[in-house]
Amino acid sequence: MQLDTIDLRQLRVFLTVADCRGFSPAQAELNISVSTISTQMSDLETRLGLRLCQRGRSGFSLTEDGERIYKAAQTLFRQIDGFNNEVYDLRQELSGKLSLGFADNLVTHPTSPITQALDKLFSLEGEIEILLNVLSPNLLERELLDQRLDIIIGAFPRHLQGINYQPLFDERQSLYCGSRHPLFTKNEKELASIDLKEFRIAQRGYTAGRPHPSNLKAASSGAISYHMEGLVYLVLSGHFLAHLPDHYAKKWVTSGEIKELCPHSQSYISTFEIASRAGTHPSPVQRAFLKALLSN
Amino acid sequence: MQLDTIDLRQLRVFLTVADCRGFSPAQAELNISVSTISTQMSDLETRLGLRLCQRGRSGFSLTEDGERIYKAAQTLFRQIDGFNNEVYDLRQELSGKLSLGFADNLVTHPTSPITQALDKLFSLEGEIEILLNVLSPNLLERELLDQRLDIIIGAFPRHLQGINYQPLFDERQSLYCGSRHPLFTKNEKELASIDLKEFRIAQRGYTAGRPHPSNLKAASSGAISYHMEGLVYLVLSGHFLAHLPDHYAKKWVTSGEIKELCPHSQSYISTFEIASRAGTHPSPVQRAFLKALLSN
DNA sequence: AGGTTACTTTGGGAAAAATCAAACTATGCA
DNA sequence: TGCATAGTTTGATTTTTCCCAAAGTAACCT
Repeated sequence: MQLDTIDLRQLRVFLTVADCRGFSPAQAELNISVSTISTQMSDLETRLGLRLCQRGRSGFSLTEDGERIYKAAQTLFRQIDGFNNEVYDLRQELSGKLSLGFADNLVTHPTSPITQALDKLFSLEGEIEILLNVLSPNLLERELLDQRLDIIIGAFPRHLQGINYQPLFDERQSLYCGSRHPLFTKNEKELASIDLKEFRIAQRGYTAGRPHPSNLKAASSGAISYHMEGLVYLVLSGHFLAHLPDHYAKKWVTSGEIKELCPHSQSYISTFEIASRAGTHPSPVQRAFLKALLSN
Repeated sequence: MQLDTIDLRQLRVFLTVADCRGFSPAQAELNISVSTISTQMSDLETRLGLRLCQRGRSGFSLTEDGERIYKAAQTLFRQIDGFNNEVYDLRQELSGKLSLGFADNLVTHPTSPITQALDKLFSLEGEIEILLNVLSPNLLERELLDQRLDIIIGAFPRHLQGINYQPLFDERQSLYCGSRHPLFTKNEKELASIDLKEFRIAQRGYTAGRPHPSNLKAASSGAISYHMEGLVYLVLSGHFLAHLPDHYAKKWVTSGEIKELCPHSQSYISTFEIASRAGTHPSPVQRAFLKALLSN
């Protein structure tokens, strides 16, 4: 039971099995017979001295240990990718893996340079493999620091140590109101004399502890959604107000289902930034993507 | 030339060869014939697409690429140790590697709990492998942050983000003067009327930019030594004053070669701390060592 | 020139590993 | 009870890896 000679192949088999949630489904993915998978798995389990998953006719599930090993193995492979990136760098080749993380609902942004940057990147010579994730801002930062992501794009009101931020583009967010809401029919004059704090506000879930960029602070407890889409449901219900990116809200505005409240006092601009780990040498692919993004 | 299937054994061969500075010397270390080493090395070089070292009758040296790969491979193996530590943790076994870093000249400290803590650690059940380094404080912190060390002990006047510090013990440092120095023969009263700033002070090299813990600030440019031992040379020369830990200076004081100046005004206490990375889960061995140290 | 050192190349053998088919087991479901 | 599903075990085969000895090469040394 020598752990120094980790068998990377067996770990990879395990990861695939865990992803496919079973031996039989993993068979196709791995291109090996189910008996081989079985042998490899039990061999790995013996080496590690841990049972990694529960399998059989009763269904497939990772054990608690399995979950931890799954994460640790993923980290390990990411670190191996890091080694390979170093090699590609020395070879002056534009190859390697790049893990990107974006805040959600950036695709609809009209002036976002992301699509063009990806286009530029793939037009370059080299074997580039992209892993794309869409996560909430605080998760983005955590995953970046944990080396699970290489480059992230989002709005990061609070800058963390160990991360380099560079402004990329702006997004206007405004306060929206659904057609069933009592304020929907009020005109601008009427609204000016109304205290918006009296109404329930729906907010993004990950803004915990941060002051809201607008000067609006809801008095009554509102609602929280971890996804932009959830906010829209809440606004459409007619019971909540919420800040939404203008480009994102546009389609419901056009259809008359929601409208913007107090454009002058309640709108704000949030700056989207591109961020990468400080301290570590970026791989050639990382450098190329950053360059493509910022040269617009 | 598939890089995804890194051959860890070949990387290990390379590391040993680099450490031994040659194929033939590595033969004994690796317990394989020189022909095997040669094959492995050229195979690795082909895979990586890089020449790693210059060898032959003309002597051995790593190429520039080789240096980089050497470092990257070391990092990779450290990360693999991290994976193994996770496994040991899950198995609830007290096994794994522990990289310690100490400030220099701690061995002579009379009340340092390090020796006992190591004793305790090795008295426990489990396969523990220790890597011990003695470095300057700022290097200690850097290596800790770079994951090359797990636990460090030293005096860290400036606390860095991302590191957890806990006080461990105190050390009294005083200003010392060599027997050839003009101040050596002065008594306490005479010294009280003398401005010490007029004399040249030798300082530790890594204190760059930090205010000296004593209130003494040398006017004339002094001398810098990166090692405690160097300070002693400078003091013994009779041209410099320097702060030294009392326990360290003791033997020269006893032999009459140096003496303490102004014990009341020029001494200060520096606190030695134990520090570990914040954020990451400590391995069982790390936890055991910390516990052994702090339970004294 | 000839010896020595330090590595490379070649060829081959032994051990380890990866793989599969087929038979087997265990469990849920009808 | 019996069928179907999901994985295990076994034994054999193929493939890969690992390694060495011996002969070869290249550079330095005297």
